[in-house]
Amino acid sequence: MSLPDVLPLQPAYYNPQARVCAECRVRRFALFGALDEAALERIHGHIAELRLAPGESLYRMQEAGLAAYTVRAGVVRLERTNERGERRILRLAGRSDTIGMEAMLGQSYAADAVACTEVQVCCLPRSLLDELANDQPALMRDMMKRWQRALDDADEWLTELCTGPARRRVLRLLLKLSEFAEHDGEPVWLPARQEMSAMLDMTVETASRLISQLKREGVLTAHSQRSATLHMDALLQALRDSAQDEA
Amino acid sequence: MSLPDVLPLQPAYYNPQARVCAECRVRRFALFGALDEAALERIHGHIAELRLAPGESLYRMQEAGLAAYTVRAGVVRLERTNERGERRILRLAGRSDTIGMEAMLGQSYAADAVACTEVQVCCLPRSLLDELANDQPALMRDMMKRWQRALDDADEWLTELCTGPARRRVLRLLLKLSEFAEHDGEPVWLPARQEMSAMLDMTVETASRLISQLKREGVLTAHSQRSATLHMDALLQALRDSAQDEA
DNA sequence: CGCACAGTTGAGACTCATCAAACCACGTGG
DNA sequence: CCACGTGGTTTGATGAGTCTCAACTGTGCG
Repeated sequence: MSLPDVLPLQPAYYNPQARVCAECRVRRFALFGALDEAALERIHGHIAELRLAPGESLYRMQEAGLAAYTVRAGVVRLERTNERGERRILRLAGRSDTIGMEAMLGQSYAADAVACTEVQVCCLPRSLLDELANDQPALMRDMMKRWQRALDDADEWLTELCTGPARRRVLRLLLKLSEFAEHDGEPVWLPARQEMSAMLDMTVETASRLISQLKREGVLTAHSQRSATLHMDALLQALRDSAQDEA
Repeated sequence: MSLPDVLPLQPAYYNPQARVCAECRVRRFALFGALDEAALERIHGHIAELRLAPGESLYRMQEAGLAAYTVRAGVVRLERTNERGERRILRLAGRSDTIGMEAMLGQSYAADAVACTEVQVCCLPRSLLDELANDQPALMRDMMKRWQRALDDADEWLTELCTGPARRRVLRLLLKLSEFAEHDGEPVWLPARQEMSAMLDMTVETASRLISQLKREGVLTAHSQRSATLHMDALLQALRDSAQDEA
């Protein structure tokens, strides 16, 4: 979760944040990956780092959007609560995902954004879009790719986690959680049952039953309430099996 | 479906398509709503009209994307078919929605796009994004708003049509279909039961049962297989009721 | 230690899927 | 024009999967 990477020393930066950006681990994925150091300097002051503890919220639905955020570490969930107080988790965002882009268009946020784990984000202020359009029009394309990525994620979430029997949905969720791990084999963040139920549209009891069952089957091993190791071979096999018995 | 609107006469257009754009009914919603006639002239040749019959497909998933499309009339569905041949409808696009924008970023299409009704679309070629970036950078913001709108639609689809008991999902689908009608009280396009099942993740039988039941309850009256009149007061009341019995 | 809250497990009810059959709309060919 | 076939729709009977309600267990914290 810390940023220990030491890059080769860069020329001195006038602004400390520019240095952070230059050294950022996710830089190659990030919006400014294509920028050289001089350009980074120009947009320096606009970007701020932010850290959140699990459960803290980054912004709330319908708030006036002040900034978009790129996730540098951790997992953030986007969720909505409808009139009747039912919560639905729309999707998860991990490293190098950008959320809250509606703010850049002057719109209010379309969902709540809440930290699932410890989280670090870069704050991209509302004005950034205008600055980019003036100074670095070539980056507008990167910006649009981010929108497209969010759309792809939304579509994938819908097709993977909203269809089929409960067991398969849980398995696919675990697969998705494995994408957020830093390395293979590393413990993954395990959502609370209530969160699972809001992601997969099932009850907490069903989520609990299925997770317990998968533990017994050796698909995962929990280390604490919020952390578990996935056994990918067993997980993938279980997914194949659950596809089999359709036929 | 025709374009009878007669606008005050404009100066003669060099290009017939520019005239079509200028007179387009959806112009105020559309990408070029903000352009004056001179600017329209400049991008004239890039835009082509296209008509589709119900069931015809506009593009297919993984095809190399040649163009994005703005829907001028009719309803288009975006759908995916997974490895096992199960189809899932991701969302519907109606007048003034833009689909297939991934093509403008050089990506292949992320889903199939199929006409549900008779459809008219404007074809926005892949090169348009570059042209705009050069000639009309101010329009890039409009373009991004389109991405954001697609994202909002995706989120709404997930929260409205993928949650709760089957009956409520059907009711919400009907509500959404009413948005695609030209005027209030006009017959709406009624999906085939198989399409409903792919939208709402249920079986055709369940969809059929619920639609029949709603007919008996006077929520809708079918005129033909693919067309019905919705009785909005009854529909909205039914939705309120289905919310009630949660408590 | 004991409290509060999350997770687990069980029993029964209910929704929805499955399988099967009848019905209807529509196009084709006699 | 009607008989017929095809494919979508409706309806019924049954069972699997999931929800609901309830009790119990485990975890973390004061």
